[in-house]
This record gives sequence, C-alpha cells and structure tokens, in this order.
Amino acid sequence: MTQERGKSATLPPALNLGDSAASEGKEPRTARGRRTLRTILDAAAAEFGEKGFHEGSVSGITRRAGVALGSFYTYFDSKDAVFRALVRDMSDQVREHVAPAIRAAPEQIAAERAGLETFIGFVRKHKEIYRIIDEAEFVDPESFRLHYQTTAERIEKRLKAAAERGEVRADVSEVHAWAIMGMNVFLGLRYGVWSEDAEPAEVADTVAEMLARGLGVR
Amino acid sequence: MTQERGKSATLPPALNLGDSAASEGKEPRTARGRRTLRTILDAAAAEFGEKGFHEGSVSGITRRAGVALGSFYTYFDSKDAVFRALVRDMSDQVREHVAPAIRAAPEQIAAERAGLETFIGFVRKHKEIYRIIDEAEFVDPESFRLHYQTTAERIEKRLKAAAERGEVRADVSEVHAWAIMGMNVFLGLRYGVWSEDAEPAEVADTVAEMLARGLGVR
DNA sequence: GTGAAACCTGAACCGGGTTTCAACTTCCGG
DNA sequence: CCGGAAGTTGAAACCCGGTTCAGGTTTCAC
Repeated sequence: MTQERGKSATLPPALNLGDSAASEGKEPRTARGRRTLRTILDAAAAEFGEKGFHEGSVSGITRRAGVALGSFYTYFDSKDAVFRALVRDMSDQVREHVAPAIRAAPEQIAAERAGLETFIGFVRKHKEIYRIIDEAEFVDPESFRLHYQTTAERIEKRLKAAAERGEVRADVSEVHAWAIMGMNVFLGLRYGVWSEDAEPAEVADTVAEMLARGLGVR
Repeated sequence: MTQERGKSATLPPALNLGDSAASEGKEPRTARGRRTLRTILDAAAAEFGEKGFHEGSVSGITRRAGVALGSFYTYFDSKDAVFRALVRDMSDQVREHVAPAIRAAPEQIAAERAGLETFIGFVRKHKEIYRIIDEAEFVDPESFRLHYQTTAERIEKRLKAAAERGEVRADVSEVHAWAIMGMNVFLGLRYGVWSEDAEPAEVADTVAEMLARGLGVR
C-alpha cells in the first residue's frame, strides 16, 4: 500500500475500490489483473482529485500508475467510466465514515452534531473526494443526484425516527433534511476545504445549538 | 453522455449584460457592435446553460447567435472569457433580484424567509444561471469563491445588525451565515431545479420556523 | 458623398487528448 | 514444460474544437 507521490495532493491511504469498479465485461481474471486495476483506480483518484475531470487525462492516469496507455482500456471503456466508478465509491466512503459517529450519539441533535463534526474532519483529509463528487454534477449527473437524494432520504428517515421518540418536533420533513444537508455541505466546503481556521467541533457546536433552539432570542 | 437537458432551449427573458462584459480592449464602439455583443452573450448563456462549459462550444455559440466564428473573437479573448463574464453577471443578478425582498421584511427571520422564497422562485425561472455558477467552481474558481464569500458576508452582516436590534440571538456568527447559505442553495437545487413539487412559500415557511425555534420539542 | 475605422466572415491552422490495435510478454493449469 | 488465455505495450489513427487571419462589407463622422 505504499503510494506516496511527493505531492501533498496525493490521496491519503484508503480508497477501497472493489474489482467491480471495472467496466462491464472487463473484470480482471487473475491476481495480476486485479493488482493493475487497483493501481489504475488509485492513480485515477489522484489525477482527477488534483486536476479535475477535464484537465485530467487518461495518459496522466497511466503515467501515475506506471502502466501503458492501452492497459487502461483493458479495464475501462472510457475516461467517463473510471470517473463514474470513482464517484460511486467516494459517495459510499463518505457515508460509511460518518455513519458510526451518528449511530453512537445518545439523541438526535447530538447525532447531527457528531455527523457534521466527523464530516468536516473527513473532508479535511480527503479534499479530492469532495471535489470529485462536486464535479460529478457535470460529468455524471445520475450519480450526483443519487448521492444527494439518498443522503437526504437517510437524514429524513432518522429525523422522523427521532420525532417518534420525541427527541425532535413531530413535523420534521424532507425540507428539514435538505436544509441540514445543505448546511453540512457548505460548512464542509468553508471549514474543511477552503480553510481550517476553525475547529470542526466548534462549528458543529454552533450548528447543534441552532438546530436545538433556533436563532430567536430565548 | 449528458444529453437529457430536455427543457426549453430558449433563455428566459432577462439577462442584463452590460457592454462591459466584453474582454478588455474589445468593447464595441458602435450600435451595431453592441447589438452583436449582446446577441453573442445571450447565445453563450443558452449554450453553456444547456450543455455546460466543456460540452458547449464557441461554434455552438456563434451558430445560435447567427454570426461567424470570427466575430466571437472580436469581443472576447477566449472561451473562458465569456464564461467568466457570464458568471460575474449572474452572480450579480441573483443578488439584485433577491435583495429587495429581504430589505422589505419587517424583521430578520422574516427577511431570511423572504430571501429563500424569492431565491427558489428565481432559480425556477433561470435554471441555466444556477448551473453556470455551479460549474464556475471548476472553470473559474476565483469567481465562484468570490460569489459565495461575499454572499456569506452579506448574510453575516445583516444577521449581526439584527442581533444589534435584538431580533435574533446576540452570538450570531460566520458559521450561522454559511449554514443559512448552504440551506438555501440546496433547497434551491431540490425545489427549484430538480423538481417543483412544493411551493417556494411553504419551503420558506418551514425553514423560517426552524430558524426561529429550532428542531427541539418546544 | 467619402474614406477610414469598425465590423464581419469562415476556411484553415493547430495542438492535444482519446481510443484502437497488432505484436509481444507473462502467467498458469494440466 | 507447454500452449493458450490474460495481460501489456505504445505508436499512430482519429477526432474535435479553439484560435487566427486576410480579405470583404457596413457604418458613421465629417
């Protein structure tokens, strides 16, 4: 798993892409093939994270990966195809990383608070993931929409469950879910990607307080 | 790839671009020139709104405008240049359109409510504007950042003034401003661009209620 | 009217990046 | 240890759209 590429822009450790990431009918059949696919995938994440989809190039990916241009097409149908695979995977990663923190919270406002704090922290370590998902709006709208749609649904579902338990007001709705998601995304952009001039915990505290009591004078 | 841009290809009425939109030293000097510049600008907004920056082409713009390819370069230095002009202008348009509604409100929560309602309504009429500003994140990051930075500053400023007047809690901060902005952007995306299955007024009511009292059980 | 400046035109130039492909190498089961 | 499948290679075909430019047309101040 040694993959340091000088640049600070290099992708942090993880990125767990299954072999299923390859294009239809191009799945690797041997250990060697799986190894190459993985290398290409990691290189693609680094390339797109650093340069974006349009500036990034397939030859840039294969150069990073240290394989020939042709090998890329052994596993993917096109430049679009890798990007799509990447987006799906990153969407999953965000969810999987934030979910535990939310589950561990004692009640709902605390859960949202923990979710935001974890999210900002995650974004700081994976700025390229953030960027790739954003660019999906233009490169792979399907996945983009799916990502936010399901995220919002998940938020709505847990809000309603919490309402059931009397932890939040009974009329929580889809609108509240989208509002919370929007806040989180922009706070992640501001305090995760653009600058780290405030502690994620403090940002999360402020938001939790607002979610609990609103902005009105008490 | 991305070709389900259904919707009417025609641009809604407005789009008030001054002659200043032309690249430095390429301002038109006659009425005829001003007319052509305007035509090109409108065509560019339509082209980019429909296809996005990278899929859109200069020849597509001139075709829509009904002028020769070369004429484009009489007024703009490059494809990037028109896009930049467009982004700046659209950013202004959003602000100018929403500001009056905010100013007219009797107190701050009502102002935020009115701002959101107006914003969603505006987005519905100008889906291409929304899309162009979003894509600026990758094509013209400067303008993108500036747009959100100044928007957030404006929100923060008015929140603090309201706090001064005792209309909202005294500790409103930059975090609150970014939270509100994020909510608005995502609600605009969900209820303005993606679907119109809820009234802007109702969405705004829900958010206002949340801003006033939070999600906690009363 | 008239001439110079502004404007318009579109074929051609140009660079860059994606994708293909036929020859070659490695791997692995029998 | 052999044969064929899987994997690798990189030059080049291909495509495409941004940008240029030299020559023609329109406008407008005088």
